[in-house]
Amino acid sequence: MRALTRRTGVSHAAPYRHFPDRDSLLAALAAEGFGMLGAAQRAAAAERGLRGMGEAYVRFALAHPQRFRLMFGGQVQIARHPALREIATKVFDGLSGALAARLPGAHGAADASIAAWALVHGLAQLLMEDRIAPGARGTRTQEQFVRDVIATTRYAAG
Amino acid sequence: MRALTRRTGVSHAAPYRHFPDRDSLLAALAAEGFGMLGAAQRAAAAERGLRGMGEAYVRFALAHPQRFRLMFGGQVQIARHPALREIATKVFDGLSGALAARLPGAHGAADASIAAWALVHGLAQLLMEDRIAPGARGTRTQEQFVRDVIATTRYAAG
DNA sequence: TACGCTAAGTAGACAATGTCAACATCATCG
DNA sequence: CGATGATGTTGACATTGTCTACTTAGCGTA
Repeated sequence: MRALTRRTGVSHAAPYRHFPDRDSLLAALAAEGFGMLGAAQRAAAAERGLRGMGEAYVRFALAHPQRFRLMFGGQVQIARHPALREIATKVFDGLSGALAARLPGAHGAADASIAAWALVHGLAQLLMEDRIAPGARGTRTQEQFVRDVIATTRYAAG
Repeated sequence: MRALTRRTGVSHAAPYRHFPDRDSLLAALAAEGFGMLGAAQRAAAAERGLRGMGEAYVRFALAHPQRFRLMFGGQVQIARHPALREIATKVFDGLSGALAARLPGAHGAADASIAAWALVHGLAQLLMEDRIAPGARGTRTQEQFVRDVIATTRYAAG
């Protein structure tokens, strides 16, 4: 926090004119991140469909790891920041709505959309934290690897 | 850290007789967590097969959320703690080995095992951070919900 | 123009934190 | 018994998040 003010060249108490405390600042950054993620998802869905959405999700995480950690790391309690909660649920609702609309089947569609979301979310996190053994990717580029991993899964209703 | 010593009833510098610094303590806790997770995975694999492993993974995260965040939240840099890196990769290797052995197909097996892992990992995290809308679960118990979501995905080789 | 109001910034203080150095205690083993 | 090592304690230090009081800068109104 003080390091931030130093980098900004501003005095150490300046942020408190804009945010009541550190957590609120982080919550605002996280909210901004959800906005970015939502926009990326919408763009990808329009251009390249369901698979594109998954790839965009992972690409977002890898492009903004700190942001992604802030958004999902549990450091900011969403319960205490209604604005953050609102935008996060809005993005998620849009996401799972788009997923459910494009996934086959009737009864299992909602569950399948959650599974698809969890898949890309987990893949993003594992790649981001460098938890996947380098051998698994082989000679493929990261993008291609993500595409292949996503492509191995099918969803069945029921 | 000081709060920890207070709860332990010990003086504020006592931990420094056992760990060089705060990060090493956290790394040790994370390593212990990987041990627990590995044991749970092995037990579940022996008793209830592949699906059981996935459920155990999620159950572990929900039973020990702080631990899970510590292990995957990026707060501890695995690169700086070789012991942690070793046990983490060992658990993951065992995990993906067991997955690849039980998943069909030849060429895509490695990718499919990563997809399966990413699925349960993402599901665990999303549930843990309470990011899944309550309506999605419906009237099902959490365990049943996890089982159903996992059951929606199939893996195809190639 | 002058006045006052508000947003934004600054300086200084405070308690709490992670860390270090010096000192104390105590069991173990030669 | 005396030395040694592991473990714990005390006190200090720089740093951090936060609060309070004081200063500006900008802008609309009289």
